[in-house]
Amino acid sequence: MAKKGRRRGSDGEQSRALLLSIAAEEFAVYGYHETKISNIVKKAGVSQPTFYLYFKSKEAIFQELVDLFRSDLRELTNQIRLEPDIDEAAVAAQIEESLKQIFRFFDENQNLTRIGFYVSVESIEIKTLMAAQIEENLVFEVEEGYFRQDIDMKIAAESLVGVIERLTFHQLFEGLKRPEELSREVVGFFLYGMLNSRQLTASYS
Amino acid sequence: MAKKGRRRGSDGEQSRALLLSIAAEEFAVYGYHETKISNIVKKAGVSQPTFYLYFKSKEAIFQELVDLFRSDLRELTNQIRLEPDIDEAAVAAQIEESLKQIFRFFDENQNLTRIGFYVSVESIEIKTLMAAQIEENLVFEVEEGYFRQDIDMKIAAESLVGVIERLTFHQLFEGLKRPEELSREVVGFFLYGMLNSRQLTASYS
Amino acid sequence: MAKKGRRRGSDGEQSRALLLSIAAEEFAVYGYHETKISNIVKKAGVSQPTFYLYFKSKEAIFQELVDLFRSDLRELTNQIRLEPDIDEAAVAAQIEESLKQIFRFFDENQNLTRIGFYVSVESIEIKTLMAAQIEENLVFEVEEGYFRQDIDMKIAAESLVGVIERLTFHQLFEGLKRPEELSREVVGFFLYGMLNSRQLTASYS
Amino acid sequence: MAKKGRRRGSDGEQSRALLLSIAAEEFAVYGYHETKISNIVKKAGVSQPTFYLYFKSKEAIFQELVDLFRSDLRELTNQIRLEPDIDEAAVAAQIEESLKQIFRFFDENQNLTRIGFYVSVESIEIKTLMAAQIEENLVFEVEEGYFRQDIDMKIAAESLVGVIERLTFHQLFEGLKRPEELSREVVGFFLYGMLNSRQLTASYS
DNA sequence: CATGAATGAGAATTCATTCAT
DNA sequence: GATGAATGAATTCTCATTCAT
Repeated sequence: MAKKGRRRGSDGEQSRALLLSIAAEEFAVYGYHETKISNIVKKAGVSQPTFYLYFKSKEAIFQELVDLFRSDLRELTNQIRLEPDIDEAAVAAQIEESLKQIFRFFDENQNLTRIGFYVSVESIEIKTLMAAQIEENLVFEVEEGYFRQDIDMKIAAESLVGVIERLTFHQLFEGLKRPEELSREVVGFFLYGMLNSRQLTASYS
Repeated sequence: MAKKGRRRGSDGEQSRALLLSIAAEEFAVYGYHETKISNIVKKAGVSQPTFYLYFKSKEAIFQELVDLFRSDLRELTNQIRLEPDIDEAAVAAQIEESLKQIFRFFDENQNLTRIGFYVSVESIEIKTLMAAQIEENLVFEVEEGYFRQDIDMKIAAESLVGVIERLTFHQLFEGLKRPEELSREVVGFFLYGMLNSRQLTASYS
Repeated sequence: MAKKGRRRGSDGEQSRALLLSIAAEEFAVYGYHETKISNIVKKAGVSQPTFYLYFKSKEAIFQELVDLFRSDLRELTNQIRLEPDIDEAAVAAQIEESLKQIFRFFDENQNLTRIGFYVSVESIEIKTLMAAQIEENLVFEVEEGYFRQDIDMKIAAESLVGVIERLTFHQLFEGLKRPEELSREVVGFFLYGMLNSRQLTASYS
Repeated sequence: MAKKGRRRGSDGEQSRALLLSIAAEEFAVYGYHETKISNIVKKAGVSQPTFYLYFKSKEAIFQELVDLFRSDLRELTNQIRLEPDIDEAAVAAQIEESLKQIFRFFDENQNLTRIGFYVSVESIEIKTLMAAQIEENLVFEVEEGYFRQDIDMKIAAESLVGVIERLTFHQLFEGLKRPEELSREVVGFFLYGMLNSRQLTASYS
């Protein structure tokens, strides 16, 4: 794991990583205030000053985790771009694939996700950012004519984020559904709606 | 409203209500830990012992607020039952109406909503409960044949809750949309999906 | 001692004053860093939170003492103005009287003096201020023609402050000399110098 | 200078000297407690253990600096002896020369002077010692009949130290006056006093 | 000669809560 | 019904110092 091949940093890097990982778990489970530095170091098997050797403060290590989540998430959502010129069926498949990746990322980073989506003060901001990125994609699709034009894409994007968050916490994290299942179902009714029939579309709007 | 047995209901009840209201605001804005009793009483213009005259502890007053939200919300979602034997167009209208009521309730109880949905540890549980109630309704609709049968209604219900939460916090509370608008739009794509065309339904699934 | 005749503040004011007084002694004896809040409260017979009931921080109570000394000293040196139109013998007597008052003030406020002149970071600033006020007085005398004109009054004033400080700490505080004695001697050689010559010696004394 | 028995005197001595010099500056500027070993070694470009290779403790290096100042000062004041059998004008000149040397020494050793006169707990003791040495000289002069006999030489010596200290810190170190100027002025009014009268003024200068 | 890593021992500060009136 | 005064119990953070290499 030692990032630097150099002589130095071998052991220290390890301690730091350990502390960071334990802290992530603690923050995720107990929240910011109920997480005690004394607990983290106890679990890491180091003394309290050691903690401050690697992190400036409790606030700092927390922020580092939040930032890590934020940037990883941004990177992920950024790379999810629908490729143009594909047919509609492919659009669905592609969206599904994107969702799957997102759910997987959350699944593999449960602690970080909990921190970034729940515990942190920036949670709202982070979700907003995610929604903005999704919206960008959606708007693009609208231009391509894939989506209905009477839907406010801001709302749609926000909604999708809401859906993702909720399912992540209550289905994915609780082990009720796997990423593939969730993405498939979400695409299912997000694209086609819940109604059984189609002719009514007209009656609404 | 007089919960306490005191017949007087004059000054005491007033102080209690005032404290409760200020506490709601503080918890909503600052969260549990950043909310200080000392601050609440200062804003209420009473002394700290007075606080403990009416509430057993910080935890207790917080819990009271959470419980209040929880029961009010339950009551609200409970009363939202689709009436049977209506045609499809009416179903949409009815759902829209229900959503509107929910958004309105949140709008009129912002502090409580923030507490119950965000601040409290039970937030997940509360949302789960709400999802369960919604699911019940949906399942009923499915039986009536209104909705597609290939959708997991648990997922759908959870998703709806996710959507509601997100839009509540980021559209409603920020003053970007009104309850009527939100409910209309949500119904729009929840029922009919986002796709522009319909024939593809087959290609998917 | 209760400043406010009101019902409130009776006991609290007392605790505050006690803490302040003990703190003064501690700071004077041990300096800023070696003085521990835990020690102050122990000596005052109160708990540590009680300290923070009356003082924002260790820094704050220290500053309060420094400020107290500074303003008291300023007031004292301010009121020391030589009256014009007096003859030389009277000038000497007047200066002696002023010095006596200053020495007395220091003697009666040993702790504060130690803090303001020794412990505080502002000690240099405080002495400079004192020198400036003394200089003002001296310059006035020069104009009246009492003093030699070839002396830099800034230097003279600074010197006088240096003398006062030194004698205060090493003669007065050690109980070797009393204010009257010190002021008399200081005037003696400050005005007439140390050289033996001089018939004028007689004019003084 | 090589205090350590090490014959090499190469790198080790260099590190030691560097640390000592940096420490002097830090202690002079920040005082004992605000000076951090971590800071010293950072500025010296060595590790903390290296510091402890050369100095037993923070206290030890500080003491070393204080002792250095103390002995250098003692040496200096010791060598300042008025030669007997000189006339008055020569006495003044000689004293002036002595003062100049003292001011120069302080000027060239600002950090050490600050430490010995201000920062150290022994500052009072050091000044007292200096005063005692000066007193010795003065008493000698008195016996020779140069000085007035009605002055307490203890007081005079202490005063002179007070003056020197004050002017050193507030005139010399602030670059307002040079050693020559200060010594001249101090002699001026220390010997002849501040009063205007006096034909003797002429005899000086 | 030198250091990366680690720590023992403490110090200030905060806050919910209670006692006596 | 109300409060001024006080506190127990934590908790974060700092820093001189050392061990193993």
